Amino acid sequence: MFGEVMPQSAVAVDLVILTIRGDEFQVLLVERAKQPFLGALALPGGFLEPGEDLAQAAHRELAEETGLSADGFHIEQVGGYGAPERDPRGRVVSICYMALAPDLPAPTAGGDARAASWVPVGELLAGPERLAFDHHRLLTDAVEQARDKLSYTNLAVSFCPPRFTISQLRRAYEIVWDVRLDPSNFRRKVTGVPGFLVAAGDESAPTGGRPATLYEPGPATRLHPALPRD
Amino acid sequence: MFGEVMPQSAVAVDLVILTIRGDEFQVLLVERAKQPFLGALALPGGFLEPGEDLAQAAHRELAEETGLSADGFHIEQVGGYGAPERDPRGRVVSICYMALAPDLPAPTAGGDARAASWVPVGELLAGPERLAFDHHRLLTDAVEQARDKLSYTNLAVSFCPPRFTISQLRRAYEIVWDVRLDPSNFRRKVTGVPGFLVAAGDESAPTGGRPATLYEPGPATRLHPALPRD
DNA sequence: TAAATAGTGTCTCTCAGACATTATCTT
DNA sequence: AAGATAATGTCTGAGAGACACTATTTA
Repeated sequence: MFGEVMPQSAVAVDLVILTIRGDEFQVLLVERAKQPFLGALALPGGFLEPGEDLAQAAHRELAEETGLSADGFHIEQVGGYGAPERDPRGRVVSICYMALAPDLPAPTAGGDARAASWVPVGELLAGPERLAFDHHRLLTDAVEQARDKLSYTNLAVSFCPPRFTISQLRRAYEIVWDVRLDPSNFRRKVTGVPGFLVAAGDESAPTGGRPATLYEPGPATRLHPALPRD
Repeated sequence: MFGEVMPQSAVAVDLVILTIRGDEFQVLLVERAKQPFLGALALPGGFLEPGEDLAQAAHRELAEETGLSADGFHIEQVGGYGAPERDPRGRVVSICYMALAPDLPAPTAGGDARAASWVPVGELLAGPERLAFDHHRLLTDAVEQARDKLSYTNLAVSFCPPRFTISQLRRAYEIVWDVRLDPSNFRRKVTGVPGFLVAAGDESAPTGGRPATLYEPGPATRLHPALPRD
């Protein structure tokens, strides 16, 4: 292997940036400012730059597209996509990353894209495929990966502020999974796993009921046994 | 994004071909016939060819390296690897695939590699890193993905012949996970999930004890609830 | 016969679902 | 006070670990 010809391809990194805004599971999309798919919605992304690692490229794109520092975001790889005709202009292999963020300010329409906006994931997945390239597939895979990992990791805290109540955490599960969880059983579960949550000693701002204890993510990043998702 | 320059990289597909041979969990490695890393052990792999999908490339490489038709193998993607210095000759982004196979004949040393051989996974992961490039990391990730998915999918049947006994299936779990499983509880579990196993009506060849019922993989490909792996 | 492997049955503990009850805040 | 949200407690059923016991083959 290696040695003879090294066929060349363009390598891109595309981002599925997920958040919870106003009781909805949403993804950040851009409106394409160039052909092909001019004017269509697409995932933010761009080409890998020389000397840059894949994860570095994902962080750079995230910062460019959201106008925020990528610190504090959870970013992980979803996978590689390389169907020969996935980009009409030529061979482009994309590495898809997903990023999870707590509620963010409206995106700055910076970067190369004409506009950036939050779009409810439910609408995108239910209706016809509206995204450019094979981005509907990338979105589907990323969302499924996120939903899966909620059950056995502490990924849901990525949707919450640094200090949060158990209700806020439960709401993240309910919105991403689109289910209702029993508040009592949920509390028993997440407080019962050693090291999963650490009480921050303080109490939440008033919400019209009894104030809630604030928690921070603990050292345990795996939930074992997993939170059942039927 | 897109439009201006499209920076070019070489895209490779590397394969972690896993099997169970003689009560050991093993991986197929090749001895490199060229620089860099001449003579070192590496994962089989090669460059993506024009017009070829990533999964197609993985199947092609698998067939070339094992000398067998890739039909019947389970192949799935592990992920993309793109650290800028991972290949000393230049920018190479690799997509890693893993393939699971039942016991195979000794590999034909065909293809580009000097020699191909089965190596126990345990020795590789325990000792110092002996593989070329970042292939130790690829192997680690693939093995972890395989171990994880055994617990909640029917992936273990990929290590078994088309028709197999429950003991054979259990042995696959025990070897891949390096644990002992209670035969009685294991049987209860795998026969209790509807559609997971289908009795083939026949009985196994004599092994010095009571003959066992033969099973085939059923339509259910997920194991729910999962087989606990502590 | 003994040894080996296949398969069944049972007890117990953990944990999840359902849901009643108490606690502490705002209006 | 009433209403809202937080937190605790209790009952029950599913399922996993441990392990005793029966069944069917070969040597």
